[in-house]
Amino acid sequence: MSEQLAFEAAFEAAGHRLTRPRRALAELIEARGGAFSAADLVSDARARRLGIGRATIFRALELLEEIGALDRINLPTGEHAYVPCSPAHHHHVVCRRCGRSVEIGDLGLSSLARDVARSTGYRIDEHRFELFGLCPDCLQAPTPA
Amino acid sequence: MSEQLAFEAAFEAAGHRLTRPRRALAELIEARGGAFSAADLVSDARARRLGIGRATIFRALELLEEIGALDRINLPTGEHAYVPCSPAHHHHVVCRRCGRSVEIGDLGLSSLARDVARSTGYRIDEHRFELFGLCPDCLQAPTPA
DNA sequence: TGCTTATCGAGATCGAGTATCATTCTGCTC
DNA sequence: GAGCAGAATGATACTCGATCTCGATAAGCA
Repeated sequence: MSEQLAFEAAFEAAGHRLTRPRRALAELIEARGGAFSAADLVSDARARRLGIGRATIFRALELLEEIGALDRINLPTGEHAYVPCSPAHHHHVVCRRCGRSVEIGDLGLSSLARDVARSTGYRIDEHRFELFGLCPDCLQAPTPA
Repeated sequence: MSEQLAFEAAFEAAGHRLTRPRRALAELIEARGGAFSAADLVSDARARRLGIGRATIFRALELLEEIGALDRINLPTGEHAYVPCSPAHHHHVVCRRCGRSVEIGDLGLSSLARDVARSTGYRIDEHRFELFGLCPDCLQAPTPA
């Protein structure tokens, strides 16, 4: 529940109103517990007959990303997904089956980026490091569906 | 020109026909010399009145990616782009202004991924490391347009 | 040259994401 | 508790990247 409160608090802390749709979305995201796409949320909301419009969902996601409560990542397939996360700089390991993700800190990538900058002459403004695979649970699961 | 030949050879080596549209696209990609989007190629082709259909372009890009002659990356903006590259595992530094890119080898990321696998329990199948910034030329250019 | 079939191109279609705008609801004040 | 200003909502239309379909075309080979 603390997670859900975190999302709700994030809205308020950023000076945004805590509305019914936003509460509902916070709950849906919490229920997911991992990476999810905007389309996932849309269908979740529809399945539960929450009466939340597409636009609202996209706006909420945009807001949460802006706030830093969500990270927008790119799956290997090229699709976009959102991952709950802390505001600090970090990276994600995402399970390609269930979507569950783990944050993994900087791991010295910033200094690696500096090395690359030195050797290539580029000024590096941003880097992203994403890992994909199977989480421990999915590894133990019987059939890779 | 060797680059262009590389693209054309890539088609043939993979057992695909070397058609006029594909030659033309190989040339366009070569002319770009850096990261580009599918939309870029479409407009290039239209500008030169090559009479190449959208579908053909997307098919060729898909093919080149499959062959390993192109890499599909995700720009920070969420857009997709393609980068000419060698088949070996590597990563890219992309200039966010002109799109020019440089390959940067593995840099020990594979072992880093193994460390992450050990500490998280995930089985890591794939990782991507992408760097964005400004290339030396764009850094020296007068106005950041 | 003639045949087989991969490839092409135009258009329809799909789907994610955005823009618009009248209406509704939240947070705040009194 | 009532009222208010404005943020937020949701239905709809729209944009645009990408895919699918299918008859026509042309590459590669004998």
